[in-house]
Amino acid sequence: MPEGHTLHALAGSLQHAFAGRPVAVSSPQERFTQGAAILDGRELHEVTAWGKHLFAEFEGETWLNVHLGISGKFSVSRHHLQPEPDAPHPWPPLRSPSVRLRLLNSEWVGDLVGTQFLSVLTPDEVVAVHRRLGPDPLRPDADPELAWSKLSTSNRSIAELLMDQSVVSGIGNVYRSELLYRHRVDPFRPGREIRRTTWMSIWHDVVALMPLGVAAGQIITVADQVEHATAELDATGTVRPPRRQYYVYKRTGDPCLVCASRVRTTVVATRNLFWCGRCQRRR
DNA sequence: GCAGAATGACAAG
DNA sequence: TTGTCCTTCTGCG
Repeated sequence: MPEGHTLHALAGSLQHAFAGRPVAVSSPQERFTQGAAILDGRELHEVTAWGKHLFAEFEGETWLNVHLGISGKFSVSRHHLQPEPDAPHPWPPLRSPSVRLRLLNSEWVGDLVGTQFLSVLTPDEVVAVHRRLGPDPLRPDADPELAWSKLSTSNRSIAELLMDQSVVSGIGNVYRSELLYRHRVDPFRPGREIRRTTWMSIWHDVVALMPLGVAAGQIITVADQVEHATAELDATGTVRPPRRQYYVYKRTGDPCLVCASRVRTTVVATRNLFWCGRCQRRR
């Protein structure tokens, strides 16, 4: 269920399981066997995420680029099979018949299921994908000014702009609604009418929120859960996922947690937007 | 801009 | 069985 936090968590587990060693890469599906063959047996150097894209750098300046789409999953788990004497790697059974790509070493297996966005790239092509993406709040080098320069000159609504991956990357439908609520911003306000201080506080907020999502494997936006998870992350480096709770996301018709007026919904940028008409009234 | 497709988990009926 | 979806690309008017 992929917004940016999912991809960064995944990059971390792939890095942990596979980096620094050669990886057996294979695909049972004909349309991906060629790409898999290119990567097969190379050492994996580093796995990173940018927004909702995953990049795995293999030796020989060859990159795997994955986008999970709406329903993709990349499961990483330990296996306990011993290598056959005449084969370099064991072959744990496929859990799903629709595995697109499998990464394997002597300890770990990673199965990618359910996405059509899967490609092997050259360094130049990787740069080209990066250039299409706006700053990612989870990357230390991210520059909110790049987003501001697009946002502050646009007539499109802030709700639409937050979902545009070339403006900011990594924010999806849940973070969009929840961020706008947290900052009491009218979702239909055009980008050019958003105050700079408002944008900067949204940015700093999402920079603080998304690491909680990475650590918990779940989007956390409600104040007391945020407070608790932040303390837990600081103290232990991990976050146990709390009960799923949102301010407005998927709460159509339910009372706003602050003012009790009913949460509303409508489609913006092809996705359901949720907001409180009273708390997020234009000021 | 808008529908449709790709694609799989899960909930609702 | 059908509908929904934490996504994005293509193709049409």
